[in-house]
Amino acid sequence: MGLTSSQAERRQLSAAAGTCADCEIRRIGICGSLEPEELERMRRLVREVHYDAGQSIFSEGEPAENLFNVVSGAVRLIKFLPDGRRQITGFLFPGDFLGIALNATYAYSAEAIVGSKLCRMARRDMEAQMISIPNFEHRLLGEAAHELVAAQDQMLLLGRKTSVERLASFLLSLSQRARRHGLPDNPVALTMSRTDIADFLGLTTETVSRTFTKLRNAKVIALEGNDTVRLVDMAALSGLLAGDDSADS
Amino acid sequence: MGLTSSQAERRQLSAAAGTCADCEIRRIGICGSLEPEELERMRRLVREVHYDAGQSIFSEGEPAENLFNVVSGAVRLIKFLPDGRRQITGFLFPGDFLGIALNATYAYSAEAIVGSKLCRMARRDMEAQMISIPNFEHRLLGEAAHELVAAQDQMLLLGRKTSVERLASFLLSLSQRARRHGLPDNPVALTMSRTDIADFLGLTTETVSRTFTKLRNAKVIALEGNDTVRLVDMAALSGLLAGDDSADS
DNA sequence: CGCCCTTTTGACTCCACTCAAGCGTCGTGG
DNA sequence: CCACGACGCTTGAGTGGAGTCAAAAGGGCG
Repeated sequence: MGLTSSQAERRQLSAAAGTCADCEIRRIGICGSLEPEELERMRRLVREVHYDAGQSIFSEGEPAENLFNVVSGAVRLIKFLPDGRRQITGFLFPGDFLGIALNATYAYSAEAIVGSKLCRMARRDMEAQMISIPNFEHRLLGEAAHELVAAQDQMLLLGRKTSVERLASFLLSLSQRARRHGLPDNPVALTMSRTDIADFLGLTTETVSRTFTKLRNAKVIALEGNDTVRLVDMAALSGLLAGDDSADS
Repeated sequence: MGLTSSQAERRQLSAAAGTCADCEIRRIGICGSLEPEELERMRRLVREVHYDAGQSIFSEGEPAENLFNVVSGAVRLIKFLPDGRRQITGFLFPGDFLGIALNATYAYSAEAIVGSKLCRMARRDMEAQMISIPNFEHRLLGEAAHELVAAQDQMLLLGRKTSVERLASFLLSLSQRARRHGLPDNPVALTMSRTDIADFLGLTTETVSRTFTKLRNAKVIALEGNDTVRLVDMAALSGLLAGDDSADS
């Protein structure tokens, strides 16, 4: 399809998916590795979709037809047990890629935590692109490797850390992620509820709450409203990781 | 180095790395996706190395210079906390790839559980190959995606399952893995110690032992020596997963 | 046969869970 | 503008499942 895009055509495509070239998250997102020409090709395949707070994006077991890129908002990835027990396996923020697992069906459910915009593309189209844009697959592999490291850290946390160590690790990793994305890293913004944090850390809401209180009383953190945490004593907080091999990733 | 390999040279290379073409694990390993010509190129880069039981293959934090393929034996991947607490993030068996995380340093330690043969290659060489063998990177991505799914299952296990559910899940996944590799899937062979199982499941040795006893008393399993488990009541065992969304992966 | 190491069993403890009530905040409607 | 209700968060009291510490039993190997 060798074509030259007219101004009119440009405008139309923009309506469908904004303009990838000046996408807010392009710098940090996976599209950052693409050449302008490739970006243009990609743009035809994507569509920006909005999800309300709490809305399901897809559910575990469904055919994995779409891939996503988080543009704004926040997303939780969830695995359920039939009796309702929930494990959140990850939180996604702007720039994060959703749907790396290339199986026939989704291996987990995804829900918007707050109102969120996602950039959606059909997996079939994407796979065709990957053949012609090898760099893309390379970047995807890097992304997967990174997630794998995070998953292993999380296994260590879930299998071996105490509640205080879990919360300290969580707060520090949120802070570090914010900094990596060029956002303020000290008063840490909690996008998610106590229940979400609990389900991510393998605890109960009550224990998360008690642990927040414990850290506050120890003057390690200060709660500025329910969803803002000031990290007061970074040294103490780092020490609470059980001196983990952190460096995060 | 444009060279045509003479019979003599062939023999020498074979000594270095066996013959990839009739490698015992080629069918299941990552090399299965390579053309004969590519395989030949790859063969020059690899060396077969042996590790004794308990021997370290590499440690977390070391520069990640090598990649491996498990040829025989068994390997455990470990993350440590400074005070000695251990979390095993995975067990590797023949055909499994070791070193997907493409960071500067290893994100975890790897140790041979029993005497093991591994196929080792320098990461630098490998990365050069990946450019010329795109299929290889594709397969690697598939491998990474598969591991990611397994990691998420493990997070669910560590964060939300009881000790009985954990052991039941573990035994079933061992059985399924054996079957996938064309090995007998019912008397399940435990290559690893109770301590290793405990550190994988986020429990203590004592709890693992007690849980084995509990399952044995319930006539769900039978212990035939310390490292062989017969799955007697598969239905009951499956039920103990808390009806997990299993299918394993 | 005897030693050593792993596994099992036992008794007790404790951290996080459960159940339950109280508090604070935000949004809605009068 | 304030009262009310709903929801999420915190706090409290008591329980329980897995951890800890300790010792016995079993298995493998020299």
